[in-house]
Amino acid sequence: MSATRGGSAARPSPAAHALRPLPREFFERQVLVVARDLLGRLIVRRVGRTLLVARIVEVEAYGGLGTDPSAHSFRGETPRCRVMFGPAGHAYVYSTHQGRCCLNVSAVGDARGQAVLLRAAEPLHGEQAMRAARLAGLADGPTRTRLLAGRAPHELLSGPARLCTALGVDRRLDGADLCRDDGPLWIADALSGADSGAADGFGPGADPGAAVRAVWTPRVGLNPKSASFGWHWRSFLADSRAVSAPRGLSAATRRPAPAAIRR
DNA sequence: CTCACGATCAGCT
DNA sequence: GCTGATCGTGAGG
Repeated sequence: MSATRGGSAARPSPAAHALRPLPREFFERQVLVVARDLLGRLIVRRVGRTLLVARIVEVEAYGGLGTDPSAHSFRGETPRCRVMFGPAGHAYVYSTHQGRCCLNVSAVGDARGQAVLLRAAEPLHGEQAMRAARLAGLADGPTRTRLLAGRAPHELLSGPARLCTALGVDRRLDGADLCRDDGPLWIADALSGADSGAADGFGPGADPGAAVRAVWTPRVGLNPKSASFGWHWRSFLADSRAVSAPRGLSAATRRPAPAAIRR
């Protein structure tokens, strides 16, 4: 097996200072604002001595108790969604079909059960480890062939469960504090060459999403006739290839940011 | 690239 | 029991 394209083996480790965790206050804002500002940020996973780093390109906001029928927290706290009701900036990891997991970040912290689902990311560092993690659970088929050949890096984390598989995130990380860099998982500023002033006060790579085109659509997997389908609470970077498959929602339903959080 | 299909199970009522 | 905040496959542009 040889490194073909990309040359990721030669990629230097990200500078430690650039991987500083975002502060708690980042997550203690309106859930749509947190969702918007997570685009372009980095998700950092520590596995032993290795750091895996990926750039977040797609998110969904989930309102909470009594307000958002498609949120796990809609009917109140249960053992599964307990973290959604706790302090902001913690990982809510739940399992779906076939042993797959999805990763959310608790937001606001007002005990109303609000969170942001991380739906897709682009590998920045540790791509080979992510590829290996995806391959581990893949039967023979076109997808395995593509990944084995070292192709399609944009498919490695292009979906909420793929993202978890590639980063080795499972229910054992449920409740992890995402604001500390001595743990297994955190969210960091974007790597930025420019030390331009922070537009939103959250670090040197502040507001990375503002520099790129973010669009909003209905959330994936909802019944189109449900009321909340009209809420455009999914956001992604329009120019990223790593956005998850239901781009179909994009063409007809893309919108600018909801008025409530537009600047 | 897009679409439809269904495997398979935790979590909830 | 019933229900998905999904994914990989396979067919068709």
